[in-house]
Amino acid sequence: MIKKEISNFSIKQISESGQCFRQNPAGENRYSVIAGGRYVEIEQRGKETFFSCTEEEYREFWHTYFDLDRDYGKYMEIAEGEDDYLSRAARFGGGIRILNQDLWEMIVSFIISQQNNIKRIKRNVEELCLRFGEKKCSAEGVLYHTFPDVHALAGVSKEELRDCNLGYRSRYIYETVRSIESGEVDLEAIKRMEYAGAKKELLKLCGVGEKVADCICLFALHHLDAFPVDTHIRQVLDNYYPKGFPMKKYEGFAGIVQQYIFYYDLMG
DNA sequence: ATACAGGTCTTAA
DNA sequence: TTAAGACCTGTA
Repeated sequence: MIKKEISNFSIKQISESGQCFRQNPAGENRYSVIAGGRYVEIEQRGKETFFSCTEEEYREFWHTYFDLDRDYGKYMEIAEGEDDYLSRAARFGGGIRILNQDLWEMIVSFIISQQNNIKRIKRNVEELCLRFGEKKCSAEGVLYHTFPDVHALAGVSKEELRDCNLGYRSRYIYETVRSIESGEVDLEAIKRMEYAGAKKELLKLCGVGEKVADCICLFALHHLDAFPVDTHIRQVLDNYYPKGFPMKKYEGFAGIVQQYIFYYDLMG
């Protein structure tokens, strides 16, 4: 167990923002998070944040995963200095971070997310982990399953996938696994690409359209210019920015602004 | 009941 | 190139 003082960081807000489908409340201001084949519990009390891991694991993994090197204060300052709506949104979601999640996990998770609700998305993802992931035991003695890698899902039949209640998305995942296994789409190469190139490659995957590709670019590849437009964002843009959203003002961090708006619309 | 949930694919003009 | 329709399933 280690203790940190981190400003502009709220594990509760990150959990509720819906960018990661594998974390759950485990008590008051306490959350369990599974990522990168690891498990950690995080609790916040006042200005203090406690991580149930070693200093080494924090530095090696969770620090990057939660994007703790970045100064979100300066982004919030800009957002709050602009229009009224964005100012409120930034203040409301000031503890949000754009996570550095696993590319493959984000591809599958956001294919599942389409035309779906958070509750079922989480259940579907957990089902995949339970059936096809690797079983592990954390230092706290908690049993969990890792997210199955491409190879693990390559051995899964169409029928088995359909049994996970993914609906019509099971076909998308089946096809996507093949595209990657065959080498038609190269995930390691995508990691080295700029935003535009990475998005173009991701769009080759069955079940990945504009919105899902942007979510993957933002939450896995950390391309902060990605600005996923879903039904919520669409509605906010139409209601509050009828003359168009001033995207140019937020060059380099539009994705962070998107998350403030999304979270405010969802929870505010 | 029936519409809808962080869209995308397919088909037809 | 664009625009309807279809699509799984659970929940409100």
